Amino acid sequence: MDDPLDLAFAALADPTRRRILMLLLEDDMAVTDVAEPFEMSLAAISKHLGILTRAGLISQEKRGRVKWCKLEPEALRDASIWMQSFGQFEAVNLDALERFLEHEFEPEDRSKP
Amino acid sequence: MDDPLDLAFAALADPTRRRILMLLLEDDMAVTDVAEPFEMSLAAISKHLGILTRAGLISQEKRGRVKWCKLEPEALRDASIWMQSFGQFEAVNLDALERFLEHEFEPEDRSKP
DNA sequence: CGCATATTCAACCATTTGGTTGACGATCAT
DNA sequence: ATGATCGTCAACCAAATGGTTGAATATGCG
Repeated sequence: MDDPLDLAFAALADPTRRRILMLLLEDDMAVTDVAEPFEMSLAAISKHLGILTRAGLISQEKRGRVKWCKLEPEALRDASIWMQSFGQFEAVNLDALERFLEHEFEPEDRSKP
Repeated sequence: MDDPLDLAFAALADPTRRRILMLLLEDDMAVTDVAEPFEMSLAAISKHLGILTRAGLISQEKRGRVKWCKLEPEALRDASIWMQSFGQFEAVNLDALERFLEHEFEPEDRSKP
C-alpha cells in the first residue's frame, strides 16, 4: 500500500493538496503561510503537508521554529512516467503540453504581481 | 468534489484500477474477463470499473449481455498535462504555467446553501 | 420454456480519510 | 523568565473507500 505511485496519485487526488502544490510553485513557504489562504485549521493543513511529504511531492525542513516546505517535482515525474507507459497516450500528452508551451512562450509574460 | 482531476487522480491511486487500465491497453474486454486475473469478487471489479468510468478513464458499452470496457485516453490528458507540467516546471515560463494551472481551481464553489 | 451466463444491486463490514478541537513542546523576542 | 508564535500530537467524528456476500436482472442458448 506504500507503493510510491499509490501515494503520489492519492496525494494529487485532493484539491486542497493540489492548491498547496501550486502555492509552492511560486516559492518555498512556512507551514503557517501555506495554511493562510485556506479556510481550514492549521492542523488540517499540517496533515496535508505530511501526506504530500510522504508521497515525496514536497520536502520539509525545519529552520528555527519555522518549517519550510519545498516542492519536489521528482515524484511527479515518476507518476508521469507511469502514464507514458500507455504508449498511445504519450503522443497526446506531449503534443498537448508542447502546444501549450509554444502558445504561452510569447514574450513579456513575466509581468506578474 | 466531482472535479475531473479529483476523479482521475483518485481513480489512478488504486493499484487494482491501474492494473485494469493496463489490461485494457491491450484490448477492449468484457467485465468478466477483466475480473479473471484478480483474486477478488466480480462485484468488486464491477465497482472499480464504475469508478474508472465516472472518472472518464474508460467507457462501458453493453452489447447483448456483455458489457465491453474500453480505454478512454482523453480524460488522462488533463491529468497528464498537469503532472508533466510540474515535472518540467524548471524549463518553462513559470508565470504562464501558473496561469494555465490556475484554471483547474476555478470551481471555487463556496456557495453553500 | 427453462437454465446458464453476465453483470449489477443491496446490505453489511472494517479501515481510511479529512476534518475538528485542545493540549503540548519548541523556539524566538522582550 | 514570560509570553507569544510555530507546528505537531492525540482523541474524536462523519463520511468515503474497498471489500464481502446473496439476491436480483438481463440476456443468450437448447
